[in-house]
Amino acid sequence: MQFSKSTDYALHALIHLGLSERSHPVGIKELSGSLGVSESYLSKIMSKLRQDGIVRAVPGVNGGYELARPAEQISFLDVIQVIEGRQQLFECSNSSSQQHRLLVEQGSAPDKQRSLERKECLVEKVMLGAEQQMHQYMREHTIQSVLDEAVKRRNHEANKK
Amino acid sequence: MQFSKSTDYALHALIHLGLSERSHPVGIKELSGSLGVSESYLSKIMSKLRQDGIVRAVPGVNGGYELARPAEQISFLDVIQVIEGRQQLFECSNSSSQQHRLLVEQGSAPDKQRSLERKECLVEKVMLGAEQQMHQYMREHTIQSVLDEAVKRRNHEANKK
DNA sequence: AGTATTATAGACACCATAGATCCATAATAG
DNA sequence: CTATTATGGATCTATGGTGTCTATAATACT
Repeated sequence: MQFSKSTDYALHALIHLGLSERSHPVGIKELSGSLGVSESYLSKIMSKLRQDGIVRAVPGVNGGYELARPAEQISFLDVIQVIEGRQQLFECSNSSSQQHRLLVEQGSAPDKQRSLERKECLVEKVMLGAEQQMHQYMREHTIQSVLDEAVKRRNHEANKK
Repeated sequence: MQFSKSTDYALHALIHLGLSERSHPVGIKELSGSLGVSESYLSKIMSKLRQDGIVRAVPGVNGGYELARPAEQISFLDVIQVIEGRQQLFECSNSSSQQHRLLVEQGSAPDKQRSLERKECLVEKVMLGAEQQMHQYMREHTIQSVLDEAVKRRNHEANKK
């Protein structure tokens, strides 16, 4: 199991947009050249990001892409969920097995929390918890936080000279 | 991106072994029947678990599988790494791009921590952090913890009657 | 010893998806 | 009106997950 290359490209493209101080948008040619990936393929990825409101796209001469909102409001989780989809990482293949009765929470608590305590395999419950841990971390890290870190490193390099 | 069904099968199979109070091992027929998966396919998975020392296998009449160590010493992470492999979830396609210089840690600190502060993309660093969060959670949850939870639920159900 | 049972390992097939390319279309600046 | 740039669809290929089948090895029981 691995994250797709598209996620890699998307994140790096967004960082490139964040680094561009210019007022006009960045064309696909510059982006693809910087990342070392074909224009046509990166276009697909950028389209996804646009459809989800992460970037804006302007066609025509001097067109291109720009961040649709401040970089500190674009989390890693946002990007990954756009590219990889929002389905959960682990889904129990709900067989009607014998242990099923032990592992699955029957529809108890009909009054409160019906939606939360849904029928759920105990294995799936653990895996969901693990995924939530990862998501939380990804929520706390934004494009801006990477830009900041990059600046820190640049200064650190400069100081040593 | 999703965890494979094999991981699902492996985890459920191990729980089945943990639930079996008998002294003799559990055959592949019983296991596959319980999980609703073919014997041949599950055999592959069990072989992997055996090669990694998670289960023991005894061939011959009345043979089968049993846990190779106590259930509290088999973490979710153990199982997942056997089935899914140990490569990291995210690897930066290290292009020699322009932003590369900003995002990648050059081989600084030659004396201390050479192996830790290796050349590493900032994007990859964040993703690695996220993965570590997930791993930590998976390390803290074992086959035994699921068995305990299952017992708790069984008692809870019994009390209501 | 011989037979039935069970795990092991390899070869093979199938199919969904990631990765990638190409082309026709639409929209915009000059 | 033209050059430029993004958009969306069609298509191709390779890879890996899923699954089956068969031959082999090891063990228990009679």
